[in-house]
Amino acid sequence: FADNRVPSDEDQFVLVSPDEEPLLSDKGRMRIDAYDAAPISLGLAAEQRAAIKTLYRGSALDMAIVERIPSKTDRTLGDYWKHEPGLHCGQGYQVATRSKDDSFLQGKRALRANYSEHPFLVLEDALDPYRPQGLHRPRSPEIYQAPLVLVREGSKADRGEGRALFSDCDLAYSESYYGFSAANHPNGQFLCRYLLVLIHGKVFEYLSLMTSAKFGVERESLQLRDVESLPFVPPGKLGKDHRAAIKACFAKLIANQPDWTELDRTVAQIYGLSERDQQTIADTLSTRAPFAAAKKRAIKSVTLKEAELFRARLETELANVLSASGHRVQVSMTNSPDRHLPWRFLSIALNDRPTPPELPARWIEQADDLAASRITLIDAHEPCLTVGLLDRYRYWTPTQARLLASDLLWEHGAMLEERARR
DNA sequence: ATTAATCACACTACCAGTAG
DNA sequence: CTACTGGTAGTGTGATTAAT
Repeated sequence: FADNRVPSDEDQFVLVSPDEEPLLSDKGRMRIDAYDAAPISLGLAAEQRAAIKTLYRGSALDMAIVERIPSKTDRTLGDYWKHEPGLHCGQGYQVATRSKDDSFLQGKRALRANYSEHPFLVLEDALDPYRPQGLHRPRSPEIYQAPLVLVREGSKADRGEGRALFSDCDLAYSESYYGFSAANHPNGQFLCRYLLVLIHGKVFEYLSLMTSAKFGVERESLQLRDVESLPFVPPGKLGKDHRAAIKACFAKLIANQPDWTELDRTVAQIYGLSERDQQTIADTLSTRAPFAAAKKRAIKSVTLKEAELFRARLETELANVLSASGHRVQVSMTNSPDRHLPWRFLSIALNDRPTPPELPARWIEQADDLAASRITLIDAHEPCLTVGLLDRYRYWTPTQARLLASDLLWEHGAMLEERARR
């Protein structure tokens, strides 16, 4: 028998999050391999509350980015909006029992949850006036005053359909919106524009996916705390260029001609994210978001072009490290010995050594039994490796190439260099 | 083989209960 | 009091089956 005892911070448990694999699911099987299992120490889980969610939806690279995004500022959107005078925020009203007085909403326009006149802007003329009939939770009157940004509780896969609305007129809105009012703030107009741009950037969706307790777990909607926990660089700390870029992005949104590339670049600069970080964010969103399009993309087989991009990226990443000790690296796509295998193979060789012509068939049978998503075969003598990756796009993004490179260097780098020297 | 009809599932909005 | 959780009804959508 075992005794229970209180674990220490260093004790670990293993987080297993199997990926969707329709071919196996249909047969009632599940793929759980070493790459789906992440050891997590209790200390980490306690200190970084979103760590488990981040690793469930992302990778070690995502952990690093999520940790780094807040470093440009010392406060969140919620901190700023609650403490700065003249700003108010909160969830919209709840109808339910209609037991409380809501006459203060008289005269404002009523915004319904299914409003769709414009994805980013509230058109006053399209709305009927609000008729007070009592409310269960009317909320405080300040949160309904223009200028307003209303973040939708639920968001569509396509951000072109709008994640938040900007309004120049007072509105009565329901709990389907999280409202941010800047009615009594001297810089209110700019604040609301800035917020609308931030909400539509990839960074916000990414952070929601990596840290929200609701979005990407329970259902595809947000909690108020997800919006409020967005790291916020106060307008005073933005450079002139950033302010101009924000205004330009806002104008394009209002014209319903959003320039997503420019908007994402602007937001990334505000948070100080590098090109690599942006690539990782884009890859994670495109393969791990909870929307149908991303799920489909994740399990699609790779095209020749994607495979070539992956090969080139892997070669560059390996060379970055190995060239320091004077070695050359070649990565090439290898023809699979059997077309029916679910993997595609890459071989990695140092200093023009020949790569093994054939893969030993028995290895592959064994790997199939083990249901592995990645197989690594080491040559008996030469400084060569062959890696098989499941033919699913989720394993073939540029970010996955970086992860594979660092895994290979960590596990086999020393062996490769040692053999190459002989 | 193509189109129409049906079914099953997924999603959204809404209501209500609860912890703190 | 606020925000989160959980349940449900209504609606939209995709997949499958039936009919042409």
